[in-house]
Amino acid sequence: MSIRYALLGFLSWKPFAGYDLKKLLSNSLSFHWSGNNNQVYGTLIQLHKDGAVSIEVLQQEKLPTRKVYTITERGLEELNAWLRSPAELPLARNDFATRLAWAFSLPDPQLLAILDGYEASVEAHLTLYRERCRRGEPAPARDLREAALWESVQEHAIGFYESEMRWLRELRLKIMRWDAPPLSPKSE
Amino acid sequence: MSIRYALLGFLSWKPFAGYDLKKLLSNSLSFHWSGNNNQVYGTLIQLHKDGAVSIEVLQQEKLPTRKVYTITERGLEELNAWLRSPAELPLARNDFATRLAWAFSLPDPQLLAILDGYEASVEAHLTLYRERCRRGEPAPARDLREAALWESVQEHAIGFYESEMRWLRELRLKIMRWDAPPLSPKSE
DNA sequence: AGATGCATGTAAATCGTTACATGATTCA
DNA sequence: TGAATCATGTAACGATTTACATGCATCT
Repeated sequence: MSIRYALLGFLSWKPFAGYDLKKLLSNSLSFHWSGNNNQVYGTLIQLHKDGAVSIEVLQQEKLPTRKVYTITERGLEELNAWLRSPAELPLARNDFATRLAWAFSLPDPQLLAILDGYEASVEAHLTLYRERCRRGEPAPARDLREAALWESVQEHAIGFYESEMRWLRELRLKIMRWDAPPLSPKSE
Repeated sequence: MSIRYALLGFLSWKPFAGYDLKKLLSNSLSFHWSGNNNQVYGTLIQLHKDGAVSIEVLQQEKLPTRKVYTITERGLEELNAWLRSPAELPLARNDFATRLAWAFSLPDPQLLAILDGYEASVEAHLTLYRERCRRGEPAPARDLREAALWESVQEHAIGFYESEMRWLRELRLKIMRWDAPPLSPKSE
């Protein structure tokens, strides 16, 4: 998809500086891009070269200069063209699932241990995001429809991690089911 | 995660040629990597340089030469070290959801149209994969446990796309709910 | 004194995809 | 004859991440 459209999207909401956009992207679950400067600043320069955004330089006292980017007609057209083009299928590729596939030689206790670790990190992530949703993330709500669309986008991200958690819980039960039986005779 | 471990994984099952691995990766939902030669062949060369695999060249009559790769002790150790390292969190980033977030200026009929297109492609993908599961994909089953683990991996991929479908259906209802009311008084 | 935030950028590396290139065989 | 399968590889590009670099202000 490329970060280009995520940036154009935010700029179609209102003007931002690169620094703002970087934070928006690295704090968002739904549009998460690593807190990298390279891509954000680089793509903004590219967008400007393509006439999709205009730049306004703001001198600030006691703070560094800000370059505020505003989307142009060309930029809006590009965003719109992208919206109407067919969406890419997401990939189910998943690091943990891949590990699981090759866990043949990993004894159950170790398998459960890495499951614990992974489950905890997904759970933490989910909690953090739910908290952030509750407090209200910076999100456009120019009308009720847009607010509803954003709500759906948030639900998508939450649903994604919830689905991961459900699968992990089933997996744990499965492993414990084949682990438990031999232990029942013991008492002490 | 990199394709390196996916390749090491398959080779820990049994020896394969690059061509086989390429097909396995491009046909798999769970480990899907695009049918690209560059990465597979390149990574195999890398693995060989690192002593993680050994090569056996098979001359065939009437068919091109095959280079069959076998995993070494070093390779098995590397795979095992990776298995015990913490798993990466998957990203919820989703092309369609990103489009939705910026669909402010897209009228509902067009929004429903792109939803249709996307839903159809997810559905098609899911059907195709279910079919492939039913027929039985090439998968290791050295014991019952490994077969069960692979089943879970398959369920993960299917669950991923099913979760996407559920979300899309809810989204459609949501859009139709705010679309429908104004139409009720009309009667031709 | 040292960490964190504001604000910009660059360098280097890795990861991934599409497309190109070759050449024999087999199937329609 | 033309397409598909087998089998290897390379070139070029694009996407993404990590880390480096600067400099002032504020908070602990």
